Amino acid sequence: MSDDGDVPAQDIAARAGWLYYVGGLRQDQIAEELGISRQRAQRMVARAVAEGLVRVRIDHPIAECLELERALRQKFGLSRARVAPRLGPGQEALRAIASFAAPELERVFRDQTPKLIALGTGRTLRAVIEQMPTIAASQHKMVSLIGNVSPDGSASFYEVIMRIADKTGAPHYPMSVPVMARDAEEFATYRALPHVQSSRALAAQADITIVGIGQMADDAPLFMDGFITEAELRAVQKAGAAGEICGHIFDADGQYIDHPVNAFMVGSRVPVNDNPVLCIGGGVSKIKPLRAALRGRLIDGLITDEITAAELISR
Amino acid sequence: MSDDGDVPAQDIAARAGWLYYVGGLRQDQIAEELGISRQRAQRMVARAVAEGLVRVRIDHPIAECLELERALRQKFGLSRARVAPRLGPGQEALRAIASFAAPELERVFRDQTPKLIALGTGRTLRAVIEQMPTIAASQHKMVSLIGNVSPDGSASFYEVIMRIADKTGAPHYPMSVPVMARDAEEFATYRALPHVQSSRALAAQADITIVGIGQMADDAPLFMDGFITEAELRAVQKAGAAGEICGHIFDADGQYIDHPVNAFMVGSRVPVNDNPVLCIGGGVSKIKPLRAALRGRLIDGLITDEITAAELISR
DNA sequence: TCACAATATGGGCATATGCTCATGCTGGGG
DNA sequence: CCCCAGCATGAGCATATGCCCATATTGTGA
Repeated sequence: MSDDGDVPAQDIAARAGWLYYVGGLRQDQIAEELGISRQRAQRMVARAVAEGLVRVRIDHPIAECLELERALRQKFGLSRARVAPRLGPGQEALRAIASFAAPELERVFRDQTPKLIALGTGRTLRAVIEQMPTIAASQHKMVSLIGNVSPDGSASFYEVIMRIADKTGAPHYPMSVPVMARDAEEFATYRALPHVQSSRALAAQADITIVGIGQMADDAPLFMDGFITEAELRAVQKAGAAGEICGHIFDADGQYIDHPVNAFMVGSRVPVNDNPVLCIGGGVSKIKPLRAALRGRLIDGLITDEITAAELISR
Repeated sequence: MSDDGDVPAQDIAARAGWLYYVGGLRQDQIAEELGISRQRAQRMVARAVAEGLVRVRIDHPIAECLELERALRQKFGLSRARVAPRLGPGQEALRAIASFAAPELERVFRDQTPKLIALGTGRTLRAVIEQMPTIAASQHKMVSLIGNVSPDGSASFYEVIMRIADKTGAPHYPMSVPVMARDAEEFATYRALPHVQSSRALAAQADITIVGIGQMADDAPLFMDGFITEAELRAVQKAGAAGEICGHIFDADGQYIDHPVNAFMVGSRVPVNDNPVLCIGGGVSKIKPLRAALRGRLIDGLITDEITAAELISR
């Protein structure tokens, strides 16, 4: 996915990016240096950016964001809060969060002392992983909190643990089983599977748990991705669904709702054993679920964006 | 030094840099977003770069550099070698090395397990530190290998340990004594000082030792900075001086030369107790000293640039 | 309070950059 | 062996960027 393409060309791209961003050369200088046309130099620089070879980080604590972090910690009793500066009105919050959270996650993996890291799934986590560089971190172990098979039998597209394993080389324990069972019997079967039991047991000992969060409006990812039917969605909405973490649906108070669809998720509910849970997510659609999760103390760490943070604080 | 200036303006600069490099907005969009003129937006972006708020890293192992690293390790029995891509003919090797070495050094400090880090001094190390972000790393301790007082009594300008302490908050033990004594008596006095003894004892236990390297041509830094006289320089040159590490001068075989100026350096000689020594340096002037240090196995790790590496390999 | 110095600001322009398009090249299938 | 598809290349152009300069603003000392 990220390692396809022409390797020597990528080499040139990396070099062009280095010369442009680190060296501060102009594109015609790069062209001369690398013995290519000015045109190609520009394409190579663009490619380096597009392929994520160029990693930009802003090394300055912007006052407003710091203040929001402090306020989040205080208001919701979080042990950890990070706030990404906003990227302008037209921009997805996801972009800001991904670029911002990646170095945070990187820090976790850079730690030399072996850690057991439990992971959720979803678009947000995927986007964050995408922004992470390749780092050797085989001292850590990773376990998935949630199954990796879609209702249609295909591999869940927003699987995270395999991707991060590609980047870190850490031993990993995906939960190779459907995300949810269709009935009580299937549920019992899945839960009884040895590798499911061991995954869940492992997750219960995690040093850190990292999850995304989903909304439960009419375009809830749980519904859009086919995990629950429209009827089920309506039903849980009626039951007060405000959001979900790892597919487990909770109400506005952060209490997991008592409903069949919520009973058949094979994966674990956070927090597991009071292990610290770090949630990554932001954007208008996630405000409601976040507020609920925070109220119910489902999470004790949050990485979000400035606008979402301000919203969470204000009301 | 790096934390002076108008703070709210720096805030805007950081935000502008974020929007420009991470958000990919154009300067007029940034201007609108931040409610400033297009002009000011451009100045703020430039400032963010100038003040080092924007940190760019190229996340791709360029094949030639990897190959040079492998070759260096093999040819000189190094345990660690990193090669920075060249920045074009007109550019200082220092720029390339500093940008490249900073993340490497950052890794050392990110490590959670407490380490004792022994540090040399010099322009190169200073430049590397300058490129490092601020990171809390109070778990580590740092000790200086070399005195911090110039012959004229002023603080040595290329002191490193204080700078890095500013960035990491790590407890540090500078060697508060002149770099070198003028005679045997002074030397004995300095060496006998309790804090010098304890610094040297600490350095002897370092988990990692990080040093620069100096050349001994007519513009040797040891001479330019007034540590040795022109007559002394001539003398050691005649005695075969090929380079110096922490002021200790060695010949082309990496053997410390037997000469009075070399006897009065208060600091330690590497390697101390066979502790691993990482040397950072490159550029044409450093090829001779590096070749000597490598031949004498004074160092067992090297961070340099592509051109220097190629030169070291070729002959 | 005024005058002056230092710095910040925006207009205007030279140019570096990015994009589009027409053309060339390479590689696979008929 | 030829033809076509797909991608890479360089020319040309629209524009985003960076820089210089004249003016405004802020801060400072008499």
